[in-house]
Amino acid sequence: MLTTSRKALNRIGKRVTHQRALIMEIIRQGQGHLDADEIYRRARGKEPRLSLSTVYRTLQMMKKLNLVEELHFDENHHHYEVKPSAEHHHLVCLGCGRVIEFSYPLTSYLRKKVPEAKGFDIMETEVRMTGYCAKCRQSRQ
Amino acid sequence: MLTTSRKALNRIGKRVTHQRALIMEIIRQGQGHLDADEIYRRARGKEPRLSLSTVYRTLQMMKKLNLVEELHFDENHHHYEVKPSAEHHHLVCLGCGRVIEFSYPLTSYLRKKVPEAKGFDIMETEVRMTGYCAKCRQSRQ
DNA sequence: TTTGATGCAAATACTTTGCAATGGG
DNA sequence: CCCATTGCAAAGTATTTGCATCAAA
Repeated sequence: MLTTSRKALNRIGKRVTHQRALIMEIIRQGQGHLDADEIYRRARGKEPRLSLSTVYRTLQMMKKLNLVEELHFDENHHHYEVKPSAEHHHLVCLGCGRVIEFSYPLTSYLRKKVPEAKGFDIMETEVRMTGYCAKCRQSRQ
Repeated sequence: MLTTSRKALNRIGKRVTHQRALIMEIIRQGQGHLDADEIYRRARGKEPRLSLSTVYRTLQMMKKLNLVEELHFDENHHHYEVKPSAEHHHLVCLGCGRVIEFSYPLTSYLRKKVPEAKGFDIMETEVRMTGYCAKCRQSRQ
């Protein structure tokens, strides 16, 4: 399953290092929703000498290559997931922090409907809906 | 125009201080897209002794009161805008960083269409489309 | 007068960078 | 072999917190 990313790296003349392969694999297994520090902690399980800078550098590179998506929840750090094939988005509960994923195709729809987007070459559409889930709705102040 | 926020503060027993009024007014005038530091810099023009902590504390409070919205562009800090009455979203150019605002009502639409959102009490829907604008598309490597 | 809010300084969290050493192609 | 990539340490940003003082109600 590393093939995709390995190919992507080769294609643009980037080296396939142990560290990169490991980090990519962890992000993939993480099913999205891992932050840089969590990726780092998991990676060190396998490769104890790996540094946090390498995680950040790899993440940046993968963003540029469009291999991972950077997600913005209600926190001051980011989460990462491998670029999903089917378009999907996130529903965040402000009470318990739970993140629910849902698929919904919006890009092509919005591209047609939003005049401002006409000239654009859209790479990504991220929808983040926030609110309170059924459980947290009850226990609100 | 300060009335709205003043009322909101009174309603929950928060004090209406000089600093809070000033910060809120600046965010409002900023038409969205100001980050904490920019708000701080502008506020100090009027109130030189104001501290950055107060800006952050006020921002947090306003978020909780749902008076401002925190926006997540492709940077590692946040931007703020007063809660807009008409639902609108953002189109970000990855080339020049330009942010284009567009209105489009999606919340009620998605609430109906997305089964996962059914139990939720949705407070906010943020759509962020990223890509390359016409100008930047040409000058890409 | 009472307590919540502020300023300041210091702490913490997150991310980036410089540089010598390493290892992939 | 060469140069992209790494680890490490240090710097750079962004944000939060503790505490004595201040001011809104």
